[in-house]
Amino acid sequence: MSNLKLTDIANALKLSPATISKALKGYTDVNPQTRKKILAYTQKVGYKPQYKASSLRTGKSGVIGVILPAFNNLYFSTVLETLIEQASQKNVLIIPQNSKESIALEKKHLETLMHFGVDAIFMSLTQETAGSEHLQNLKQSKIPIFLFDKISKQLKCPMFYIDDRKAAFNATNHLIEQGCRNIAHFRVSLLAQTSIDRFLGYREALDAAKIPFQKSLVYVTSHGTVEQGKAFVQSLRQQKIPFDGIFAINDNLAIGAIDALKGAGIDVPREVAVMGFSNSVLSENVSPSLSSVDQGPKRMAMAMFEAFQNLDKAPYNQESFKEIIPATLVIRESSQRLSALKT
Amino acid sequence: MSNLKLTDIANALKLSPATISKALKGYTDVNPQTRKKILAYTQKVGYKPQYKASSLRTGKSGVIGVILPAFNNLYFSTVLETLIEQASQKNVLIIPQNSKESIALEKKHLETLMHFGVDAIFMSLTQETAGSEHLQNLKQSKIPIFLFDKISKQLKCPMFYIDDRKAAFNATNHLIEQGCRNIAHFRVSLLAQTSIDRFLGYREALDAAKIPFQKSLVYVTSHGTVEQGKAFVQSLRQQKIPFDGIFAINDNLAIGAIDALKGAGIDVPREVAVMGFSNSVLSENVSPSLSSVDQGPKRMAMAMFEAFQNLDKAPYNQESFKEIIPATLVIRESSQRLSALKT
DNA sequence: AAAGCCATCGAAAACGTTTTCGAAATGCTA
DNA sequence: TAGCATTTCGAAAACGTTTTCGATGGCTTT
Repeated sequence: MSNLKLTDIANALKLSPATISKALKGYTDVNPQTRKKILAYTQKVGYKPQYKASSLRTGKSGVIGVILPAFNNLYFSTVLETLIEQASQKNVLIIPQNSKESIALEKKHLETLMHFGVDAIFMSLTQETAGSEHLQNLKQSKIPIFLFDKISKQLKCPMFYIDDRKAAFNATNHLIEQGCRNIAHFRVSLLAQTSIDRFLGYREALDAAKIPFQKSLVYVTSHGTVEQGKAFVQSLRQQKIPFDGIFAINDNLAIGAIDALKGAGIDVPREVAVMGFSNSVLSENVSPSLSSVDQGPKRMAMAMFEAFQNLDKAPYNQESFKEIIPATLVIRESSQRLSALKT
Repeated sequence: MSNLKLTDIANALKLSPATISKALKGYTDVNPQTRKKILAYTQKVGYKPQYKASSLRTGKSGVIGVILPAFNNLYFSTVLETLIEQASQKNVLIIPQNSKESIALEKKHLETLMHFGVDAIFMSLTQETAGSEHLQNLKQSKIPIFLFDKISKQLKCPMFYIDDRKAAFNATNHLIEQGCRNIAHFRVSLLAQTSIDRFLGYREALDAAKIPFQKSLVYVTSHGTVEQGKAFVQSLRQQKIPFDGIFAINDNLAIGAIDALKGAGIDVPREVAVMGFSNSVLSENVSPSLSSVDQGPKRMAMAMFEAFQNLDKAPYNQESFKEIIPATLVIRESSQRLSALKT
């Protein structure tokens, strides 16, 4: 049912390969009668043009490459899953690659995908990439590259990202509304754009509430692990710095923090309210369940695929199209200080 | 740096495309001197043959298709991640598809991947597939298909799976060793091979310990969700059927069970010990942490890729090669009844 | 009836690579 | 020196499709 060639159908129907191909691709210069005959026959024997040959001729492969900095992460895996589903519905295939936060791997995957001849590359940068040189060459290539989530605003290509600053503002503001006044901030690499923006949102929320910014409440880490979340809480306590809220840049840091607080007999959220970021699987399963920020991975994937399909039309055909995907607060137990105080 | 063609290099070096290609592919009929020159030049300009063209000519695409019944599942996503990593190291690409437990989708993806011309398909069947007809046609196709995890023993193709029966035996036996005598079993579809095998392992362990099998302790569900895990516990309690252990076929059922037990004020593991299956992310984060069975997704992926690379050699070239991936118990809090009793 | 037009089809080139096969040149043997 | 083997290279076909362009025939128009 599979290895059929155009010439096989042509022979069987006493027609030329050219006519068969045209009938299948909707050309107008083929008699409706014969088209119907061709369609019927190809349906019956289950013929479909072979990707390899047609993509060589047309230059289009029907494949999108996706480069992610991590896979074991609900956000990215949901983006990927949604992308695969969306693409599959339009008979487009996805080739995922994992840069594992390594610039070298990112570069290698980029080259591999280009040589493969994908129709587009969707990619989220590594922490350190930022304005790295290997991305400068991208523009000369003809294949469109979409950046998402971990982006670099220095580049000129379509970008899709959440408004980290606003989301962080809302998250911090939620803690303030819950009565927190000494809100610690756990963040990562000073280079990563998301880290920067979330920090700025944190500061804006403090300013808006006229709460003075305290440098001693901000902790910077390299990787943002659960262990570091614990360590930061311990450090705060050792230094006897008072705090009644924590806004962490990711859920791991927040979960580590909760763990350390519980271990020290400090009640969450009554004594310290905690907000994470990313809304990972864990957040609803830890105890107390973790309030977090949902980054809308499905919407992200759908927005990108939509743009891919309409690359030639406005507004997507603009030099550097930008789309902001909304983020939403997911309030669970760890930040509900007011209702905890009432009970 | 990308759109270079063979003829471009040929012109630049005053050689023929044929010679360039042969130099790159290690043919012996090219002068060592000129080969060195060619290698140096192609290195410099970063030339690599274009997949589309070379795969059309050679018939090999350097791509493996992977069909999974689910993505939001640590086991499958770890298999996929490992597969992508392994393949990437050998410059092989992976195209994943999600059958979402639907036979129709499974069939569609199969056809798409075949028409694409992948070099192999790794697939894990849907619950209902079993001996479905669309798989019978697979053998006529020349492209190798590997079944893994959710397999069908009625088919003749390379298969990779864990010894579910033995793993279930060990899991049940662990509960017995912890002093359980009335062990409930929560399982899914009567068709799925894994569900059957795990049930058999459960029974064998009972037999080996001379514990009579009680039909009333076995619950069958369609999908194995957290909710159904809760419902089963409630049903057991309503019927006043005594039980001191639960062996669930997956972690969701087990987590639901724990939740219902906690809600009813029943201590886990002291009054009821619980074992799950799959070692999902949640298992170490629920409270009490869930004992489970690790199915070795990494080993699974590596075994399959290894087989793919050595398809022509023994033992992989045998009509129907089979490989059993070891599963290991991961003992956490939910089943540690003995130590819980001591304290 | 001649001229032009439209509808329908096929010949053939093209996409970029791989690989067979033969050609040319060189070295070797007798 | 003739004959033969070996080394090194290139011409050309092939993979299966798409698409341009021209050919054919029938039809309309004046």
